[in-house]
Amino acid sequence: MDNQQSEQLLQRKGLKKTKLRHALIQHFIKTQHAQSYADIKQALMEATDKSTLYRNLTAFEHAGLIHSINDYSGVTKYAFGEAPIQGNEHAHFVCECCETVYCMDGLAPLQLDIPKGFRAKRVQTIIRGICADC
Amino acid sequence: MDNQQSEQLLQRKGLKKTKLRHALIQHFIKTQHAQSYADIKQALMEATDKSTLYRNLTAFEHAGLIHSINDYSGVTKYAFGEAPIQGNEHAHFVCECCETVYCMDGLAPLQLDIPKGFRAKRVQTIIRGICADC
DNA sequence: AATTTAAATGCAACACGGTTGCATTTGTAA
DNA sequence: TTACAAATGCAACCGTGTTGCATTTAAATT
Ligand SMILES: [Mn+2]
Ligand SMILES: [Mn+2]
Ligand SMILES: [Zn+2]
Ligand SMILES: [Zn+2]
Repeated sequence: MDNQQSEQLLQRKGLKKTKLRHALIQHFIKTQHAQSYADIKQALMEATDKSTLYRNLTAFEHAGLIHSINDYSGVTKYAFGEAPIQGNEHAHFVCECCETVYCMDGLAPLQLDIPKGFRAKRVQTIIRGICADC
Repeated sequence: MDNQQSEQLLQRKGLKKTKLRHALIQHFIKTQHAQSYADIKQALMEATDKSTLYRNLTAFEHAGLIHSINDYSGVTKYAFGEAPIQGNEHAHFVCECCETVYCMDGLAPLQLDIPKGFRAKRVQTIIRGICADC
């Protein structure tokens, strides 16, 4: 009942099926929060070539299967689901205590009046604070 | 008339006066936009030891002389002025064309209702789009 | 089932941002 | 002038992310 889901997802996105990709999708499904390269590597002790993993992450992101998040720290994190653009906007909450990054769906996007000559395309909101677990 | 300013700033913040620090402040004053390590290094061809520069950047930030910004790219940028916290909030505009990062003062902070158990401390807004120069 | 082909992998090497330890130099205050 | 803490320079290191290239593998074609 687990392999079924990833099978379908990969098929629908026109991505070749490999062990790593199945494992990756399983991992994204089961973890609730955004995952860094280090997180994923640790979780998938097996089969983890750095470049392969990165290439798959970008492939997944390009296919709209995951989206990447840049919190204040220098590391990119990835979360399941499409990117927060055009109607799919959502903010990200970064816990200052446990460093966990949450996707916050259903937040009203702020309206801003930017200076003349500037054209805003998308707004990225990052909220820092203390999460419910801390 | 240029050295005067940096002299005062360093004194007020209780920071030792060095050539590099004067140059750094001059650079921050004259450039309008956020500066990455690479930007600064290129501008200050002279006297640029990597660790010294980084140590000064963090010292300046800690002293409230500059503030750091993390746009989508993995690189940290620094801009003159205090950090946008508690009443000093301001958003950052990242031009998708020229990569320039602008500090946008005077934007209304968005109000958000986050889930129960979460405590928001500060909100960081990054606007992507096309700047007035592009 | 055997063949073919494009895509995915593994590996090594690299670029770059950023940090740390330590010996030396320099600013500043006594 | 002396003395001490702070700043510098240097080298070595770590982690993220990328790239080129040879090899393997998934999946479509015969
Ligand atoms: Mn998200
Ligand atoms: Mn700013
Ligand atoms: Zn937490
Ligand atoms: Zn621009």
